[in-house]
Amino acid sequence: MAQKPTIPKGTRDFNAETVAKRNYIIDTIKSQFQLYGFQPIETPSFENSDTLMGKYGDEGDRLIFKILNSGDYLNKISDSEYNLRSESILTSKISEKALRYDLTVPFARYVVQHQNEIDFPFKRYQIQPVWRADRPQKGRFREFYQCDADVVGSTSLFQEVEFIKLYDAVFTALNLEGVTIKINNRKILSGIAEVIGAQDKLIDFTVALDKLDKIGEDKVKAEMLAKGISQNGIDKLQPLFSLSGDFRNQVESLKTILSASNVGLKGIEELEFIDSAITNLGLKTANLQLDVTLARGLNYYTGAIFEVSAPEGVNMGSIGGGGRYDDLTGIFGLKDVSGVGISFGLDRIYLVLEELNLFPQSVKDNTKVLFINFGDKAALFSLNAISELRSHGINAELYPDSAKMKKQMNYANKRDIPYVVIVGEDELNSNTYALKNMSSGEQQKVPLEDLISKLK
RNA sequence: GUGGUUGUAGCUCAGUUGGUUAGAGCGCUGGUUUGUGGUACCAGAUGUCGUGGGUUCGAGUCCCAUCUUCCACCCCA
Repeated sequence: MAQKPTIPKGTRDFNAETVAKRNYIIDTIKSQFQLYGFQPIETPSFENSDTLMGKYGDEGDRLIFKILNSGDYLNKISDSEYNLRSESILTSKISEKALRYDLTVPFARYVVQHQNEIDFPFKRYQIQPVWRADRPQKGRFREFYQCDADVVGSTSLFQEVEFIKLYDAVFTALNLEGVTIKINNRKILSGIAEVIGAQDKLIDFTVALDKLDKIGEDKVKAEMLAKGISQNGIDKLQPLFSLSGDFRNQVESLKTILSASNVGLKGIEELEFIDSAITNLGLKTANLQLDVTLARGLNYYTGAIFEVSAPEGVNMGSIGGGGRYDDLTGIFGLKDVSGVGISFGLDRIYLVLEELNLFPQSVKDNTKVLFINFGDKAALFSLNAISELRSHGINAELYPDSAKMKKQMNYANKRDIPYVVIVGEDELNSNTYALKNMSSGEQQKVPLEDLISKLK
């Protein structure tokens, strides 16, 4: 056969139904973003490599899609450089642009670049695709959408509170009840690292701790030991592994563990503030849960960190995450602009809603009425009526060919079009329309006004 | 990046120790029905067996490579 075309690994085509469902999620998120006062911006699909490189750690750099320079990109390479066969040197020479890896770093670049036009605190949202050169898996793609909302230019903890409310509002609007919003604070993690004498191994420490619910206490300890954290330090962690009770109880235990760390105590203070505000305001359907093991890989977070997991029983990684970053724009030369933001993983939310069958019937509504085609004269008559219906906001269309009735009916059936209008000799003469309800099979001849009112 | 897994009709899949012309169900097209769909009955079409190489008299089946799928790591939405 002629070689069938394919799409690249980790990418997807979306059919009409999928797009409708995705739009439903996007529209829901968007309207909540706007209710909370966020304004939309968009940034380019690709950025200069040096804007992105080094912002996500070594692992992140590896996963950034690099764009080959145009033209004779080998021209500038000297023989000696070429013969070094060094990936990093060569890459920087032949690739100066890269596809965006997330929306946060481009946003930071945007803020710095447009700082004089922006009114702070700046609340923006952004819904665009991002790309990662990752190996695909369940819920992991190489092209996927992120829906981000961030505020920069305010250190108020009420922003964190607002974001938790926003998560709750979005998932409630999507009828996805019972999601868990896990919260932690980077300062607490720093404090713990300090207490066990592993400040310099903060990243290794948090990455290992993050795996607790997945690989268990013993393996976490083993990994920490392997990363060079002392046995003595690990022993001090013991109370951490046996944290229990509600938010308040856990916080009290943490206070004991962190009594010697100022940073740690500051983190606890922040958590308490957020928790008491949320307790006061209440959440509709989500649960807020303190999770000391929550780490999140991105190293720019400095305060609160969030992660949202799907309701129990759904096997899916996190469907959203975010946190406070005190110095994100610092890397682009703008100091002292604190930001906090959250992200929704559209593609994963889609999979969860699909699994739980939570898409409303209405997202599938397409054409409301199909006019059967019985030749040019009737078709023209029908098109007049169709124009009229459309002006009343009714989705209507004419079957384009004067094909066999059965074929036309079948078409309406396949596309789940709920009504069919038949216009033939009789109807033309009496200036009426035979309106047929496809699910009940009922049919009646009505004038145009009735057609409009019945289909509305 | 590491380890495993998958690919046969539009879809879901069967295909024996290598052996003639590669099958099923669903779907599709047409008909039973010249203005009535979803059910029923009848008839029909569709494949370089993911791609490239190799072994063999002979490969869907064995070997190698490559792409793809899914999964576990790493990391992450």
